[in-house]
Amino acid sequence: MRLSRYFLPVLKDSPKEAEIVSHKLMLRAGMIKQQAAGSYSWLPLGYKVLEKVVRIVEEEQNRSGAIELKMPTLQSADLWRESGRYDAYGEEMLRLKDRHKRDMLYGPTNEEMITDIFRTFVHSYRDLPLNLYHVQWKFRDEVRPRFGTMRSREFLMKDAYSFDLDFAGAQQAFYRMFVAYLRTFYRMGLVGIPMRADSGPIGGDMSYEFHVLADTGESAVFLDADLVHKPIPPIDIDFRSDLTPIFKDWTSLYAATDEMVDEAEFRAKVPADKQLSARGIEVGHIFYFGTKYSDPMKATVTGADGKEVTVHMGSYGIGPTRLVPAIIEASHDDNGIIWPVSVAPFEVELINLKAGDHDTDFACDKLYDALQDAGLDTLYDDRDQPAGAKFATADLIGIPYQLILGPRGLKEGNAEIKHRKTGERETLPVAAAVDRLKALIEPERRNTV
RNA sequence: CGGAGUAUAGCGCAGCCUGGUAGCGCACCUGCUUCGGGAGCAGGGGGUCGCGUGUUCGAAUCACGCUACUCCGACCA
Repeated sequence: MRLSRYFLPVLKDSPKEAEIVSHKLMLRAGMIKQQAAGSYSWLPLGYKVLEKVVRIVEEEQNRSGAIELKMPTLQSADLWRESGRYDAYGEEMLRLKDRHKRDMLYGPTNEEMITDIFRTFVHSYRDLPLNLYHVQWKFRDEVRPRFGTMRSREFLMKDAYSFDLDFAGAQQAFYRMFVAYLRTFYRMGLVGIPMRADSGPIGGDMSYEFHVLADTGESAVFLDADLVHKPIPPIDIDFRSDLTPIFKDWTSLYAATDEMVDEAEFRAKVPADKQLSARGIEVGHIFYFGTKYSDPMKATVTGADGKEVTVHMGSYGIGPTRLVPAIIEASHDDNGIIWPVSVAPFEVELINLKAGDHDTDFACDKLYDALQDAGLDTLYDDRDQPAGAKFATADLIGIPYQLILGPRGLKEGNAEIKHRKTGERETLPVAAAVDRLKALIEPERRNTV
């Protein structure tokens, strides 16, 4: 993409409504525009990141055996009356009426609808286990939306729903999502740490929140520091095998949010030099809720013995529109965002230091073609701007690698690569630049780990 | 929903106290000169001062009402 032809409205000053760093940087980098309280447009650069985040989520869901579909945003109130939640949900649910004065609502979640789909089509234990998910816009009329897209009223959520014959099956479904989530966050360059969460009236230990560590996190978290560097399950993990050992391995180390923490237990169970008190952003939540919806909505299958069985369900959420700011909170510096390659809007920013100079333009154009041919997602800053302005923009929008080309280096036949994360610079022959970037970038895509 | 604030050009702000019809920086347009860390000079365009009512000869400025947005708290992917 040529920057001169792109839509990238960067700002020098951050709008005063933004308080936290990710919100400021998303506004300054031209990623989002606020439309109302808790309501944002995703501009091209931001949307590109959001899409990459969603793709990773989908890949890992699919890998774990979940199946994608798409449900509507507007739902009929009838389903919610069946489950009893229409009255229970409260002001957070946006209620509306259609032209026939029928009660509708903008979906804050989809347990009822997915259960309705399930009961319509699935009637035999042979069709289980089943996990259906979608990535869809949700609306929750929060009392106080804040922090940009971190807590917005309209937000994107991946919500998966598992159906099993019994508790043991549901447990394995839960573990599959547990593993998929570990991998999902890792692939985005994050450490997503599972923490025991309140499972409400259901009880049991089948509710985990995944938190990303960041200074600006909304909850205080207490964990064993070994969790931060714990190796994640590899790409070839067999999701049809018993995943209990992985779950037990991860959950044997202490990790809890301020709501669940028992500080005495924390100090007793975790060695002093491993006790980590930090702040976390909740980016995912997995939850087993048994027959809470299948029972009132009569989602049953016929078992092997010919008897009717009410299915056990779980739901599993990830918020991509929250993940984007969470990644920024976890990875930025004074100059701007530092994207991990796997979610970066572009992998390389080619900087032409003297646009308009014949030789430099010629060399850059050639490089730009070569970068694209090599499969590298490239933003080409071909604008007629001073070098400083280009560097500042590149740092702000956080492209992982800058390929810098100017008349000075070109005289020697050299280009320069700047690593956004470390600030490291390397000078190399122009002809070697593309191969070098490929070698740097491909492993960091984390699509084969 | 309780508490605290803000609203003047796309963004950041001044002007308001002490009413006289709006200004600065960045951004934008034109020209020239520049060009390795947010360039310089010259010229130019853009605002019913959030909305309404009132006071006044006259309101961005004073009074009252409303709305929107932000922050802190209780709640949530």
